[in-house]
Amino acid sequence: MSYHHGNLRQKLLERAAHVIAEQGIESLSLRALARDLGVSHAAPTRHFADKAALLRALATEGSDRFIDYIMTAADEAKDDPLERYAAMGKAYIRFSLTYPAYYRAINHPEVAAHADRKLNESAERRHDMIFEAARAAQAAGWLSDERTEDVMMFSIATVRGAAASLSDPLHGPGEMNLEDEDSTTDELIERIVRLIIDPAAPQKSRGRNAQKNAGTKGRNR
Amino acid sequence: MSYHHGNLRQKLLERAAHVIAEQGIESLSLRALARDLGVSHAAPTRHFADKAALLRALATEGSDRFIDYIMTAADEAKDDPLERYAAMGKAYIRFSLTYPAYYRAINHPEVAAHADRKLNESAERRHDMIFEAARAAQAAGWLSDERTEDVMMFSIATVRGAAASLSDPLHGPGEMNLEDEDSTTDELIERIVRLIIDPAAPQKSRGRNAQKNAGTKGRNR
DNA sequence: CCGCAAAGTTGTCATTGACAACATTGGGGC
DNA sequence: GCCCCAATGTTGTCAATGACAACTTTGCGG
Repeated sequence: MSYHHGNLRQKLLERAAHVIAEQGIESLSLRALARDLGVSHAAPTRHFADKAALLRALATEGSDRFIDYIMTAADEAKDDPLERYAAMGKAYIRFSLTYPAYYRAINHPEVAAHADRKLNESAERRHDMIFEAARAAQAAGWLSDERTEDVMMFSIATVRGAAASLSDPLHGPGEMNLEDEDSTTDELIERIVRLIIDPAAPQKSRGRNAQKNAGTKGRNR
Repeated sequence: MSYHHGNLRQKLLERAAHVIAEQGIESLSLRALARDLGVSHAAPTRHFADKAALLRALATEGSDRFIDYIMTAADEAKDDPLERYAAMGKAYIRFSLTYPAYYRAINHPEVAAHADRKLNESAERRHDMIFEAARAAQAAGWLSDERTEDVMMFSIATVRGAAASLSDPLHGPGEMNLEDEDSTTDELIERIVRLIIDPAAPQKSRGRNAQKNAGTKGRNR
């Protein structure tokens, strides 16, 4: 009864996520994980062939949740395509802060280098999801003269960079004054995404109704 | 004569940069570096107390070159502040592709965690350089109603995300169709930065003169 | 009820970062 | 001109880690 752990695989993933969130992916050690869970140093091998396999599993799980998270946020938004796209952008950044371990696993070079079919398929679903949303926003008039690939590259780059700037303790004191004075993270995300979507939108009404008429004003030509 | 290597410190940095560019920071090993240079495994200790110290040195050197690189690009641009800011954005992305080892070292979490005074000062100079350029662009009318912190966060996030998307082999097949058909990397950078700066700029004339009138048209309110 | 496969264990090896103790060399002070 | 010593490089060692091999325990299904 104490020999078979039962659900070691799941526990390993959970503990790994915890460690990654606390100390980063570099500090992850299979042996330390085993110690934390009170099993022998080689036990993880039964569930993950090597470190890359564990990270790949975490990334795959994370990528799927990422899709759900963003689709949920999109569906909760008004059905104006531009507002929907903005909601997805905000969700993208929020996911990276809410599930840092998933997000880091997804974006870790080592993981991408050892991707398998499932992970690649999930990545492709993510891509298609964003591509379709971008295309819909363009069809509604936003940046409609640009190539969709460029619009998507631009949007993803910005939210990705914002996620990086927000999560890394990185860039020491001075590089990025987050959370200054009276601005919460949510407000900052709101403003950043607004700059992607619609820099000319009226500042005063940028709450839930800010984009009510989006598609007929703002960044259109 | 063969005992004292002479300029081992410099050789170590160069070789480290090479390895990082080829195989990423994770694969960097002090012992492998020593082997490559034909010295004993402990020789690097004389120049860098530990791995973090080597990366810190690389990051500091890189940060200084980063500043020079961007300032040079800025000074070569027309003196319209917006065009200057765009030139800096493009230089930012190009630097990440031209000197991937420097760029990765600068942005590595482990490095930021062990920063010293020199590195922090260089990071601060980078920050100030960009901040001033953003402020000048705003003074010329671009996004002049936004907080400079937000404008800067937005700009940096986008170029940073673009750099990440362009350099990582990451996000397997399908996530990001770089270099499709007839588009070079330089053109892609051009289009991305144009989307930051001036989404309404005329598409036809986006060569060297594209932003000739920037600041009086385009993204202004 | 028992055998076999899943799951866990102990043991070992090569690699690595870090450190200590020792060796070599060349340049500056005398 | 010589010698000392500080800078630089070397050998040796240790603990941690990932990976692998060989063995053990357990419980489930025929």
